[in-house]
Amino acid sequence: MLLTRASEYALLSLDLIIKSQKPIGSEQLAKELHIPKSFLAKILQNLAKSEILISHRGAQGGYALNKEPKDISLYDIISSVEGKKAFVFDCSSYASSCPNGAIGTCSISPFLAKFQLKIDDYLKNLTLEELFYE
Amino acid sequence: MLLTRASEYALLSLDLIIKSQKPIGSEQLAKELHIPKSFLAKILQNLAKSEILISHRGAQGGYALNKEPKDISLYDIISSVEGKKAFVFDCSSYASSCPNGAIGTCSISPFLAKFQLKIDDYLKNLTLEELFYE
DNA sequence: ACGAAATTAGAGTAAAATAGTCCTAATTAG
DNA sequence: CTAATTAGGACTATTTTACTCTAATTTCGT
Repeated sequence: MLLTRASEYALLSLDLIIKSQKPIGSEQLAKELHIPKSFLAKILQNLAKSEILISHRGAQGGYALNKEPKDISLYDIISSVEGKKAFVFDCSSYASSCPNGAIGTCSISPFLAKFQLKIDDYLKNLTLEELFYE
Repeated sequence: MLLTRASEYALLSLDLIIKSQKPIGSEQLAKELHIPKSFLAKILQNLAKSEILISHRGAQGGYALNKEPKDISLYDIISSVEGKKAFVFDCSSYASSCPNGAIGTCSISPFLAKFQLKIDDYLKNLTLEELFYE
């Protein structure tokens, strides 16, 4: 699978955050979405670190959007919560056992690169605005 | 990651099989490609079951293509060796813990479906011929 | 200033998927 | 017959995913 539950939970949360006027806390989001709250908290932290969300600590705190939906791409969200971009196949993570010895030089490298580019393009050009208002 | 090593190994093997005139055994393929032979054997078995390869048992046996490269899509190969198609996000595998209760009905379902379709189309329209002779 | 409500940070754990191994049986060319 | 080769199934190790828990820090409201 290209995406994990972190991306699923992130997108579901962003949908609610967009529609809310004031910041929403991780606990409330977890409750409304039926998502484990400790896990969701981690995900929201990452989105805040990536400046997709802005966090407000303390009483009446919570998370709100830090940019307009049209300025947040799916690529940014996924990269943020997955900790890396969504790879078709991450040769570099197998560098030590690459059958070909050197990554990026085998017979399937061109295919992988083209395919990856297609996916990156798609995700970079798809914004939160289009996702939920279309 | 969308693909696993099974797909990597399958494609690397198919490249060699295409270029060979006679059947090649799993052991020879494993040796030439520097791939674990027991694991590769399993992968080739799947490709044979899917009628992408044809297997010849016994001495001088091995695997050969069962169709022309232009009639074998990447979609078929990947589905065969991964045991299922390459999913963006497989909601059905999380059916019991879908936050929304019913799969395919949440706010991100349309996105997932569109994205999946894009990937399926790409892989269905890409053949082995294009992969290695272009 | 205090206390409750929140996020932040980091370590730790459980379950699942991936990436293999190994052994035995069945088949077939020579 | 026999050596070479695929087929099948059970098994194991490693890695990734999907979480949890605890403690620290910040900040609103009174």
